[in-house]
Amino acid sequence: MNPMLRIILGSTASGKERLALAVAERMGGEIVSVDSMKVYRGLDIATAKAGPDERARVGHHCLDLVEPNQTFSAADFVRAAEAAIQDIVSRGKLPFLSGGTAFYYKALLEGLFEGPGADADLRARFEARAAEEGSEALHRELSERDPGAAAKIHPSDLRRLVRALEVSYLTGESISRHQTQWTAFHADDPAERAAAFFARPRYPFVMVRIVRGRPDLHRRIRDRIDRMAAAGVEREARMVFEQRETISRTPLQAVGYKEFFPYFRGGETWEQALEKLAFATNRLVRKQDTWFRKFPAREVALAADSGMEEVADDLARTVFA
RNA sequence: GCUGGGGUAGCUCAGUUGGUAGAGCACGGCCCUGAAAAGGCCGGUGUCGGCAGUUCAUCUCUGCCCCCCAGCA
Repeated sequence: MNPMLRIILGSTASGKERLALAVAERMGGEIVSVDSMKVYRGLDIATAKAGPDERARVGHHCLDLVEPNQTFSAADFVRAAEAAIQDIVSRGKLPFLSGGTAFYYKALLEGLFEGPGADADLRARFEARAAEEGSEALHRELSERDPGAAAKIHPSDLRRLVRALEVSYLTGESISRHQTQWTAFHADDPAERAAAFFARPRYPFVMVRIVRGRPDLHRRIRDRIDRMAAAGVEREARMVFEQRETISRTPLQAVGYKEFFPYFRGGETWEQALEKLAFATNRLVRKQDTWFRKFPAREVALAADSGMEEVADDLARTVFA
C-alpha cells in the first residue's frame, strides 16, 4: 500500500509554499516539490525556490536535481518523487507535495504510459521537416500511421505531433494504443471526465487548493516581482542569457529569464522587462488554474491579508489529520 | 504664435476610391500521457477626440474647437 500524500495546490504567487511549510512543520512532514523549474540548480530567484532557512525548518525534496544544461522529463520527476516519498516515510515523516506543475501531479498520481522516452535526434528530424513543409505535413503522416491520435491532435500542435510520431517510429505501434491510462479523461461528456480524473490514483491522497481572487493575485504577482528584483533576478537572468546556447530548453523557457533578453540586448528598458514579466506570470497563473480547477481538491479561500498560520492550524487539525 | 504629423480596443497601431471597424500584445475560456513556467485551440473588447455640416449613408469628405508630438519663431 502506497503512503498517503498530503497535497497543497495553488498557482504561482498564491502562497502555497508558505502554507505547505507551515503545515508540514506542525505535522512532522517533509515537502516534495512538484515543479518543473526548481529541479534546476542555480535557478533560484526566478523560480522562488525554497532557501536555506526554509530547508532548515522542513526537509525539501526534488529541488536542484540537475544542471541547467541537462534535460529533465515528467518520467524523471516521477522516479525522483517516488524515491523521495519512500525516503520520507522510511524516517517516519509525512510526505507533503506542493508545487505548480500540474502535469507532474498527473504523471505521479495517474501514471505515464509504458513507452519510449524522448529521442532527441528523431525529434530534431521531425522538427526540421515541420519547418520545411509545415506541421500539417506531420499531421498528414500521423493520419496514416495513427488515425486515432491524429484525430485528437490539432495540426498546429507540433509538440504532440512530434511525440506521437516518435512513439510510432520507435515502437511500431500507435501512441493511442499506449495511452490507455487517461482514456476516460478524454470522454466527451464533461461530468464523466471530471469523475474520471484521478479516479484510480497510484497513491491515496488528500488535496487542498488555495483559491484567491484575481485582483488579489495580480497584486501578489507585482509584489513577487518586486521581491525578485530586489533579490537580484537581473544577475541570475543575465547568467541564463549569457549561457543561452548551452542551457537546455526547458529552463530557458522559465518565466523570469526570457522576458529580460530584449533588455540585455539593449532593445528595451528595465521597466518594460518587468512589465513583460508581470504579463508572463499572469498567463502562467491562468494556465495553472485551468488545470487545478479540475483537480479533486478541497478549496481553501484566502483573502488578501488572511492569516496563513490559522489556516495551517486548521488544516493540520482537520483535513490533513 | 506659425508649419507639419497625429488623436480608432487596456497598449502599439492598420483601415483600400464614403456602406457604423481589424491585427499583434494584453485580457478571458478551453485542450493537454516522457520539453509542461512548454505547446495548441477559441473568444469579446470600441460614443473611431468633441460639436456642427455635406450625404440615402461618413472612422473615411468640409468647417470650427480641444489635446499630443516634432520643427520654426
